[in-house]
Amino acid sequence: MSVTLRDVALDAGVSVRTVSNVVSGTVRVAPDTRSRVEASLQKLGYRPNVIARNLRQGRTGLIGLAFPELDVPYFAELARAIVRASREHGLTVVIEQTEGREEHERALLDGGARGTVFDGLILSSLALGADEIADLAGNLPIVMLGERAPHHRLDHVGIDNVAAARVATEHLVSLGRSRIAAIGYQHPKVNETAHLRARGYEDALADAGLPVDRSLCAYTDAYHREDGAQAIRRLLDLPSPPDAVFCFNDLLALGAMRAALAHGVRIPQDLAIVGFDDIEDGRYSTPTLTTIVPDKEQIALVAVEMLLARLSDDPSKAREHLARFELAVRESTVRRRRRRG
Amino acid sequence: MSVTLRDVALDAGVSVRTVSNVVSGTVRVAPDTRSRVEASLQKLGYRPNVIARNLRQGRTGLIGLAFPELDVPYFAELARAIVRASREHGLTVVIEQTEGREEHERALLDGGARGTVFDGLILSSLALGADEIADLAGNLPIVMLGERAPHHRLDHVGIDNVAAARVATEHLVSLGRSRIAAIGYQHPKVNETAHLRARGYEDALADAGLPVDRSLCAYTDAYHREDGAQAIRRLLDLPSPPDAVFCFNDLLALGAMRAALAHGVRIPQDLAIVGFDDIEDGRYSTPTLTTIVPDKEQIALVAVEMLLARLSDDPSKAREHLARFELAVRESTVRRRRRRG
DNA sequence: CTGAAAGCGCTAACAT
DNA sequence: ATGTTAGCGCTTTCAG
Repeated sequence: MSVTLRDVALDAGVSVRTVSNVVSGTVRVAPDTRSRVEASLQKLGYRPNVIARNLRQGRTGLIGLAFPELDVPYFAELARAIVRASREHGLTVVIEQTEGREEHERALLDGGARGTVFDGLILSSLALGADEIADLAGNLPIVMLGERAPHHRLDHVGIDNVAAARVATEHLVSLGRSRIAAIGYQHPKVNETAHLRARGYEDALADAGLPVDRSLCAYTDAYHREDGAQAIRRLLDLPSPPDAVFCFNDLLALGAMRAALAHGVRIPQDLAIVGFDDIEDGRYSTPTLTTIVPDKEQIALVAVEMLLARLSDDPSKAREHLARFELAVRESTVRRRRRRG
Repeated sequence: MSVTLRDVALDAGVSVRTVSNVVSGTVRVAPDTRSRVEASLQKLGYRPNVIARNLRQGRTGLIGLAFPELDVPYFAELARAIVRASREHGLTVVIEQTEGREEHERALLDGGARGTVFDGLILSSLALGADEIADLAGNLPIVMLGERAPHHRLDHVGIDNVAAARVATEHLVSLGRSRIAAIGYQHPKVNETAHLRARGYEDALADAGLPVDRSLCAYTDAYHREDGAQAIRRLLDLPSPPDAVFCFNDLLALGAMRAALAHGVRIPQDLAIVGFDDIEDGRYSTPTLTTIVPDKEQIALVAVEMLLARLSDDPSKAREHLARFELAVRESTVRRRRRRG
């Protein structure tokens, strides 16, 4: 079938050992032997059998990357950066989609009946709690992604959600808005992100001496455009509707913006909107979306490097990395002179 | 280290063969033996070593999925569907990102010095021509995705681009528009998609008795929002600007829409816009985007099934599948009463 | 510097 | 129905 080391060895008149040495390049080989072997390698078109190598070495050279949904722009953008960073480190990425379902996350971690194909996992979890994840993972190195509180047994990279949410809310306060709503509340057990961002929001209101009006805290089932659209409609139907809204991610914000505009609301005059994630759509929407910009490149890079460290038996205790973020002020909160773009 | 078949065999007092049979479930095993083995399996927490199994079987159980960019919404949405379809067929997906670079596509196909990890590949190619791909692939089963002319040596799934582009253009004609521009022209060697969609566009104009005005055919470097924005600015600066534009994908259209609105143009009154791909953003933009809707679920499903057929040594000659498409008419071409949405 | 050979964990042919 | 064992292709220990 395909060309093996043995075939090459026979052709070059050397042992398998020598061919292996030439291919791997780790051991010194006599120049003339080397060139002879290389000629045979070339002639026969040898390609290493990755599986055999892996079996011998006990590793697959693969890392898993698990997101709830690949077509959520924030995840897609992060996936892109992670795949690129992985390639630069010689790692290949197996992609997994949990659909936010506990059974799928569980199967990923414990390998299940089908076994585990990757050496380590970068996981953006929705359904499972940190303790459960740590238990299930066993020896499998894990880097948790995304927005959750630190955990003593799991590596984690994300940003400071409370601080970021506070910055977003303070921006709305600084514009003189006083009825500032929030969209994206969820039960804390279900979604830690929501909990942290809600805290930043409420803290900022408190600091500004504004009350936290529960009727302005909109719960949503999920974080898609449609959820944002539904939430804003409910808010706009209130006796005294909000004059600003902080959405816990950009998709919610874009959905809310669309629905508000369709409702005849002017943005930002009647309603200022801030999002979170800086997905590309928000830079091209009309109006463009003010949002929290996490440094995705940095998140990706650090996640891959953390995992790499674990893979080389780094015994250090769980590490936490908080990436940079900033607020990008755009047209959904501050009216601009008409410009090209 | 980890628990092997041998460990389980020892514990249960049977041979590895028997344990293997229990695990795989392909051979009949006496009920009491089975339960004894299962107890040991459970007790020791056996997990199959996927690599060893693969080595023995000569397959990895992995398929490759290669896109130029994962964060382009059309690719992200397709990736989601393909990953899901793959899981349903017991396949795991290795994701590759070519960045549209020839060297990366080439490395994917010939395995390069690092060998190939997957059994087959679903490839959305940008840089390489079909002949080259077929040559490089050798025995590696390939399913080509996307928008290119059929090829006698490669399986392919996509939609009829000429027909779809024609439908899009005819829609604009039917609205009484007469200066219909197109955005997304590229050199045919660089991008077959562009070529096919341009043909559909020009055919439709010809059928309607409209001239193909070369000044209305806008070339772009790529297919991102920014390219669409730049192109529409050039078109709007013409002595007699277009009253409609067909963009060769939705990102171009969304970029063009944004720039046109910023330019003070009313959509659809002054300028009607049609896109291509039906990405989610276009369903929530303001105005919402009229577009060609390819059946992505079907594309994903057929692609995976075609590959699966090849993997089981299906010797049939190259197959072509054209998935359904339809035109979704939205606000960027037809003004609607204000609605909740 | 290079050859011989063990063995990674599993499946499947062969034997009973 | 189950035990024994060769061998998938590679890396690496042990000799030389």
